[in-house]
Amino acid sequence: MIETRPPANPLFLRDEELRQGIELIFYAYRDFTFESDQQLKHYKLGRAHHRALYFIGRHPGQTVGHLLSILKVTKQSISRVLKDLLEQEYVEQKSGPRDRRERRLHLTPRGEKLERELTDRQSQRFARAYRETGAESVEGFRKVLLGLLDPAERAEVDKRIRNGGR
Amino acid sequence: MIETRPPANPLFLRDEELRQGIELIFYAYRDFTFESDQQLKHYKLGRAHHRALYFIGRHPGQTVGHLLSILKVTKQSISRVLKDLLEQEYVEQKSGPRDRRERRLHLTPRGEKLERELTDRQSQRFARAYRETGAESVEGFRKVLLGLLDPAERAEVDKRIRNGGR
DNA sequence: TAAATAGGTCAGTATTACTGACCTTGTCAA
DNA sequence: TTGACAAGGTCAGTAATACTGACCTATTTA
Repeated sequence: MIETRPPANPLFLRDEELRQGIELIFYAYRDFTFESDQQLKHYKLGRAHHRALYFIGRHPGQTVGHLLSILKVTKQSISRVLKDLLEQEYVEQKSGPRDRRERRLHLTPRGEKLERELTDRQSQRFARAYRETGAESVEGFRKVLLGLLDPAERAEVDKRIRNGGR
Repeated sequence: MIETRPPANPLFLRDEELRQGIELIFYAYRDFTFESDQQLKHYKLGRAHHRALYFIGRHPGQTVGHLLSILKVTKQSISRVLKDLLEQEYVEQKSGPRDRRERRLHLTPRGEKLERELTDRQSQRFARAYRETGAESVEGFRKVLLGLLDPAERAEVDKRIRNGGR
């Protein structure tokens, strides 16, 4: 591979390159979350509510335990969020068909509507970025982000995002 | 070879693709922050302290206002963090050469050491991802993340990450 | 029947962040 | 030289997210 900028000091350049990645993901995540956070205020909900709505919509019928393994928070943390969403009828629970201890989570039509409204802003942001950069860049983006995951997570996440979780 | 899943509904596929992006950035950010968050506990500091240390190290001599514009938080939020870092002598202030109202921020040697320790885990994660995916993917990753920024931010961030802020 | 699992709950705490009001110090232009 | 404005700090109050640890019920399973 031919380098356009010959690395006079490879260690320095390498560190520089890695720091650019660190900063890019910080800046992108900062802007990525901003708009839907604003929107959430109208509903007196927070980012945690959006995350729960998103992943319940994405994986309908999943158990509370599965949601916890995605969000990587404690059940005490999710319980407040889930309580709000159940009370306001954005989400409903059905007991598991085989194991009745499970509470399988679903969005209500009302929850689907809110989820779409919140996620739309983020989708549009991605649509713009994808449009501006092209399919090849998108493929690189996907590969690098998968590479940033904990190795133990990678296969699972890859599968989860590819088939929409079903 | 016939497509196994012909795109009967292009809009659906598009939405699917965008949601994959949304999920990837969520999962990547989740894992990206996890290790240094753990490390921070040993010092009784939080993620906000790392962010401040990081960007002060990255842009030595920047003003408090500049740091605020990077982090996009209020000065009341940064003040607690900065107070901790000043008290524990990770950071020092010098008044601006021209405008003496400014407090220009610098890491102390102690602060540089801590910053490196915290950031190293994240750098290593990026190094692994870059190594596994190659230069082309990295370029795509960079382009897409820049594309995700607010348009008003893009030029500034691009410049900032390219020259290390100086 | 006993252990393990899914899930919920109570109590207490920490961190990050917000709004709004107000203050000091210093710059700069009329 | 005075007055507006800017950089930054601070006080008070509030909210959201998340944590640990302990304990509970219902249900499944060995």
